[in-house]
Amino acid sequence: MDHTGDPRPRAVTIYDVAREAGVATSTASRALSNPGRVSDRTRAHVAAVAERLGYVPNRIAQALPSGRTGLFALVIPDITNPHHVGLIRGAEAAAAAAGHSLVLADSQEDAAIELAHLRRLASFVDGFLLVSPRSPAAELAAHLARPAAVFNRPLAGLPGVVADVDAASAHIVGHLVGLGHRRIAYLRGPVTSWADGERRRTLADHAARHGVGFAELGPFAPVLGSGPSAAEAGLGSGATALVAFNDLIAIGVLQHLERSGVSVPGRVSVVGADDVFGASFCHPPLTTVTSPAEAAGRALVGLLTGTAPEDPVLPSTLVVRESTGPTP
Amino acid sequence: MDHTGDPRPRAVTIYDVAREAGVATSTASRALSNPGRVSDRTRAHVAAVAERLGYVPNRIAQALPSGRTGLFALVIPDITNPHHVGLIRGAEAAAAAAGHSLVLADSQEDAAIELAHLRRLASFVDGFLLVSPRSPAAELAAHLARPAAVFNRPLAGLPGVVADVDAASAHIVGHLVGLGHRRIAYLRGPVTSWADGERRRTLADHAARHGVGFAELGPFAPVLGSGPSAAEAGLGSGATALVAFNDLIAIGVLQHLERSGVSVPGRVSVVGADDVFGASFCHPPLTTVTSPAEAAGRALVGLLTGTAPEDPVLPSTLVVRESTGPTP
DNA sequence: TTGAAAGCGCTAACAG
DNA sequence: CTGTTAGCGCTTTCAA
Repeated sequence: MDHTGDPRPRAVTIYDVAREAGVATSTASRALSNPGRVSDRTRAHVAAVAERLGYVPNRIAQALPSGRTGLFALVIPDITNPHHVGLIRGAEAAAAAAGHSLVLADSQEDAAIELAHLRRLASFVDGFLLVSPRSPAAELAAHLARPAAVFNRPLAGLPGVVADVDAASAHIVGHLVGLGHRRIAYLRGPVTSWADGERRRTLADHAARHGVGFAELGPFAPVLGSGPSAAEAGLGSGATALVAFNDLIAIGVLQHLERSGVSVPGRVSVVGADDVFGASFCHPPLTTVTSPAEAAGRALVGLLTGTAPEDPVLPSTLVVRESTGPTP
Repeated sequence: MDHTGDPRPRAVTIYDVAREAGVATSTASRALSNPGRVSDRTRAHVAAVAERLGYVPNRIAQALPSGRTGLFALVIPDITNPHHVGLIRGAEAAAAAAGHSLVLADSQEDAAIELAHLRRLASFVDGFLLVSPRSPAAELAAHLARPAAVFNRPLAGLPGVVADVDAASAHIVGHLVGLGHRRIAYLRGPVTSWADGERRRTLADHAARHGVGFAELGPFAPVLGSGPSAAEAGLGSGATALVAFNDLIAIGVLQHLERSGVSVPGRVSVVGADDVFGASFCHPPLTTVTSPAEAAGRALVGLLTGTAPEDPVLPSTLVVRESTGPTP
């Protein structure tokens, strides 16, 4: 049996409420959504009738004149990424608290899909939450027909929050150099990722400042499956410390190294980023840099609802675990 | 500077297109969305004008008369749960493929919030995807003003898919008994979860069939943090095998046991459910039962779009890793 | 094949 | 404080 047909039994409208209450529709409307501009008695009466009839406002109809739906679109390169889950959660909670809902749009690391989302959803949402958008800035601007807040990508004219990548790199290099490492290799992420560019730049910077060797390898897709190729490239580079674009790659590297019998951190140290679920109990537990994902999600929503976050750059902290150790 | 203000520069409407093309709005509308009922020349002309003007249909306006928004609401007890992420991904992909988008609603394991979502979003979406809904069936039915497809909870009159819990329990008990275990304890999940009820029933069933002892402990919140209390309860029960409601609890138990110096599977065996990210590399790697989450998400969407899945019960498989072993 | 006009449900002037 | 009326942008009868 198919139960997917439309069961809508001609919903009760504000006209029904108004008629039943014996007032004009505008009065009913005001009584329900703009109290104060109507007498207490009328308001109470209308409310009672609405309640009795089981009236639920049609939000589409409400949205047509106002142009506001109470919906935000969350555009993400990859829903699967555990790190993004924290951001989603924070954004959802903040949106819910503000009476909004989130429309999810996965762009699969693809700029064209990303832009298509911006276009398709524009008339439907009050704003966009752009997580590490991959499209060229010009295209983004051209397709953006709604307010937007951006995570991890400074874009002219758009508010946003970013992780403190420079601080993260400083932490990482400082930690590694302190352990005696003289050759560091960075396992790159997506070329279209702003964070990746920043990571390369600042890592190279801090490495130079400390006078240690630095190499870039990749790019690699930011998924577990990149582990083997990234690990091999890292090993081949002669570096004693591997810094991965994110934890997924790092954990993949760890798994490959363990299978290959390469000791971590005995032979090489490995550092990740994001502190995803699992980073604390992979093998060995992963040293990683992280910034508060839920806070990022909340901040994005805040930017759209008028609550600017205190600081648009989120602190980065280094979580030292067992995947890093003294140089061999 | 605040850029969150509405930048909408009076979007081009179908009236603009019609006027510019020198036809009636109805003709323009047909040309754009109901081709075939209009001459080829007119259609092409209108399309060209629309293109040139950068016309993008206002989906809210489209939705008002039709009542269809192309939005589905995905109502989940807990977005944070890694297992649900797979389902979200599958649902998003299937929805996108069908030209729909997903509105995310986290009910935080709370029936009241869940029902509030159903009410708030009803007029906005074409249907609901209910993931393990926690509310009483009667309330659910009363609040559901739209078609719905349900995951992991058989509900009269509503289509849905469920994991094959009985098969999962059979696998688990068979595996454990084969290893010599005679006393099994189940670490319960949320009391409002249908899956939990099924798990209890079928586990008890299969244990009885094999003539082995069975105990129920809990309930425990389905999160990592329940590990310590669940582990202690399990240890105290005298069971040699602990079967957790889900992997989060199981991994939490594993962590607590490791910290407490209790050998797994030397002293007790541990089984989880869902095979979440991390289950393969926690310590020791977790034996767990799982069913295809992405497929579940796709199936739910299929139920709403008219593509009924071949089989409404998803296969359960047992992934044997190192957290289970011979009885001490 | 095309045009004119009504209406989806609600809000917001504008009067009274 | 309350009622009348005009749209929001689009689709869809109903005529022509």
